Amino acid sequence: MSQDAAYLAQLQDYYARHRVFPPYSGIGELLGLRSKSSVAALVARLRLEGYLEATPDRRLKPGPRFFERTLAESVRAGFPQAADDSARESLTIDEFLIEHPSRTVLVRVKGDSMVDAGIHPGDIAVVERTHMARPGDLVVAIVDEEFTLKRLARDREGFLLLPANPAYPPIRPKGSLELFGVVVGIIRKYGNNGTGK
Amino acid sequence: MSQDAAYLAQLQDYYARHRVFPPYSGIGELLGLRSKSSVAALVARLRLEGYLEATPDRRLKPGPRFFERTLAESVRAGFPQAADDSARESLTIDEFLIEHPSRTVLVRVKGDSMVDAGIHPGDIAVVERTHMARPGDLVVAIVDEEFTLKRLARDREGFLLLPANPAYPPIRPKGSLELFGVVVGIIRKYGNNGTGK
DNA sequence: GCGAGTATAGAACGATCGTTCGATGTGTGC
DNA sequence: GCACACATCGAACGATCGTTCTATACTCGC
Repeated sequence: MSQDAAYLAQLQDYYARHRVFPPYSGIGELLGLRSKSSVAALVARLRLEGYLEATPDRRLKPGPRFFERTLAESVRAGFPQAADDSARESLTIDEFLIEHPSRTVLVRVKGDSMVDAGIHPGDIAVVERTHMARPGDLVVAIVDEEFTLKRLARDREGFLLLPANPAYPPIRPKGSLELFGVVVGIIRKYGNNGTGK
Repeated sequence: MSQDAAYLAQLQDYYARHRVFPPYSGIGELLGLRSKSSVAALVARLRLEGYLEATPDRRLKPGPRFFERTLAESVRAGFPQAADDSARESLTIDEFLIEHPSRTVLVRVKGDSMVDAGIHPGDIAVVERTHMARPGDLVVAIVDEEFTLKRLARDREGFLLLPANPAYPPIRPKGSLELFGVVVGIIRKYGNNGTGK
């Protein structure tokens, strides 16, 4: 039933708030279902679609699709996500940003040396560890035992690191350039309550 | 006991894997405690320290400190997450950015009117639908049947929308301002293979 | 070596879990 | 209007939950 979508949304909200699922009876209360068997039927449906899973202890856990979001292009009129089922352009932000989880690290950005590239202090860089990068890539390098996020460039003298802020000079590594990884994404969270920026 | 730290780590790993807690008996198995009362004692200790909490149904849920991130700060030497076991990435990016899943929409940013705020075309805005916003917030408003991302401001004449790019003029809504939501986060993906930018 | 304090084991308890069944209600198509 | 499908209800079931209690091992300081 299409009602299921609304039920799922409530479950997702509950999970976002508590990071845990309520028991069937609790789900019933939450959703306005007075019988646990109704909940069981709902759960079975959501399970088939991959939103929920069960632990060996018969408890509920989020399924692969539980965290999916639909990406809305800025449409002309009407609201985003208008097409409920047409374009299934939905996936998890993690899946979207992180291709190789085991090699990926999150690093908080310090300093404003990359503001012109749209990277502000406090942002979180999604860094994939590697020793290969091409000129033009945003990289995290190790300079003077410090991590630094810069754009990799190359001239006739060799590699160098370019800030994206005229107030900072380019860095030309003495000796070899020690690369930590390449930046594959950026995350920024705006504090609703004055947390972040 | 100092053993607790190791127990907590195992619990965090389990939670990261399943996004849910096992029952007491399962915790016992996981940790090598043969008695549920041992688990109960451990849980009580971890609860006092704020790592765990209990739902009204007497189930476990993560406490405020459970997700304390060792989000690799730019350290002096060595690598981030150097300590193999100290680095727990137990919170997903989705959970980090999205507080109210049912009210949250992803919208791709078009145009460069917000570049000075570090928001580039192609970035994805995490938008929480609401009709309330405060001056200073980044908002998605509906102007001329188009979505537009601007900073909300207010002067003696009323609300207006400020771009973050000198090439664009401020927008003063005729009549009332139609708000779609507030921007709670930004995601950017750098295409390794020429996907994005 | 011995007592104090703590961590664990083990068993018993009522409460609550998720499952299952048949009955009731609601909607759609013929 | 009637039959069919489906969602929900309400009650019963055994299984498992978390709590609690007492008894046993361990670790110190002296």
